[in-house]
Amino acid sequence: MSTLKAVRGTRDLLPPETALWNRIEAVARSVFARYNFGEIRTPIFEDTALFARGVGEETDIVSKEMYTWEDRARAQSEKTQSLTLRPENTAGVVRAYIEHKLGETGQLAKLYYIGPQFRRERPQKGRYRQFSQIGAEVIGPTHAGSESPLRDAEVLEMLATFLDELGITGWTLKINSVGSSADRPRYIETLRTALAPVVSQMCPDCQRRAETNPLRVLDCKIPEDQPIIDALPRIADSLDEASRDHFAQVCAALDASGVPYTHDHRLVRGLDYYTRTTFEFTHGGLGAQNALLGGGRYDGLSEAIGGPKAPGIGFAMGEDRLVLTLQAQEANQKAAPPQVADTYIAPLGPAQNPAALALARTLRRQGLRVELGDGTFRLKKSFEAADKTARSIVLLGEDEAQSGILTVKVFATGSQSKVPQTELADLLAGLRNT
RNA sequence: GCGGCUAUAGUUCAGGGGCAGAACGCCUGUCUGUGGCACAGGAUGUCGUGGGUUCGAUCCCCACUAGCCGCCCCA
Repeated sequence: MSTLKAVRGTRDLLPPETALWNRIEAVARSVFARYNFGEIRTPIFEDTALFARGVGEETDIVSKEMYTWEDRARAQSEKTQSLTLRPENTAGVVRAYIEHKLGETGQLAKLYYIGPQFRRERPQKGRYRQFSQIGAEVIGPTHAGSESPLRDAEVLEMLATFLDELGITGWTLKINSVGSSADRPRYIETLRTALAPVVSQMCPDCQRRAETNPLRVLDCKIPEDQPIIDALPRIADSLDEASRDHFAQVCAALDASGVPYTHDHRLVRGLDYYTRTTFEFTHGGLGAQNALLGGGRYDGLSEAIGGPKAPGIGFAMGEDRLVLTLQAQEANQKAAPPQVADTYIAPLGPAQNPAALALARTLRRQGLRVELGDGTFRLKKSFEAADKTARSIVLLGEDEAQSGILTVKVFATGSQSKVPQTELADLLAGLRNT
């Protein structure tokens, strides 16, 4: 029988790496809370129609990357339902916003999420079929200020703060405006017209994109095509006055808050629901998957899935990519300190095992990280195990059990002493700072 | 979905048509209530899976699977 393995594109996260994941999530929760966001947890699967309508039928995500299945009917009378593992979380959040009538509060809904998403893509470093995203959305009725450019700038400023607090250095923020739902089709037509006479000189991919999705031509990385692309009309010139003004105000607010960014005229995003502001934080050293996070405004998404007008802006970060970036940085600097227990309790003989567990319980209840040995171990083995996992070792033999005076050896100094049980916790806690 | 590279010990990797290798790690002992350091010894394994060529395949060939890199797309 063949050995079972994690399926393609999925993987196990083990200690100590999981500590890094927890740190990232803790920083995210801390930062988002200060911007007055609350956590939302939506189901991991949804009605397939949500993603078809929300993300866009023609996007790669929906057309070929979703894990979709027909749910079983429970009764003859019940119809089967097409369900899909969520490929992203914005559509689910907006669905929940509509379902729970959050717009009726008259306030902005400011929600963040942390959780797994699923796309059936070819796995690569920093790209998995189950991957975790951290994201946030600001949604609300227009009268709550959801369309304000200040919201866009605040989200971007929050992200800059998050990356800084997490300790990621060298990130780049690129922003652009893809215009309103009216601007975008107009620009696409302008682009098609401009491409027509020159497309034959471009790479095969671009020739295909010019037909299927002209905006994608702007993403082309082939050096020979760059002069042609640079000469194409810019989307900024197709924006109506409201969109142009909106974008200018986003930029002005970013300038005032000192968040560095570049205006990238070529930044278009793949999901259909984006309008006006789009952005991307990138980082070198991630290879081809250089986007740390991306997002933008989606003023029409709620209506696209049957809800009220509820403009919003949000982003999604690839948690795997944050981990990779931090790991690369820590490799350059100093390795993260390994997890180490405060002490290792070594019962000297099986007769001391019960007392050892009781002592461990006492210390653990005082907040200490304690590893527990076994009385069948030879003392030498206990020391070897202790030295690998803990800062110190506590010997618990017959003498110690009777007297209540424990023998403690601290590995950093090699010093050994007798300590009353009542003073043990303080002594061990003190070792953390040495 | 397409193209390229890779798969050998717990880990990182070398090797090569005829007994399976190194380093680190692991285990044992020198040392029976004392770790690290040193010395001595030991175990590592279906050489990714399945087929083919061959007297003989871990090595050559094919397929599959998985990983990595790039494309597509995206976080």
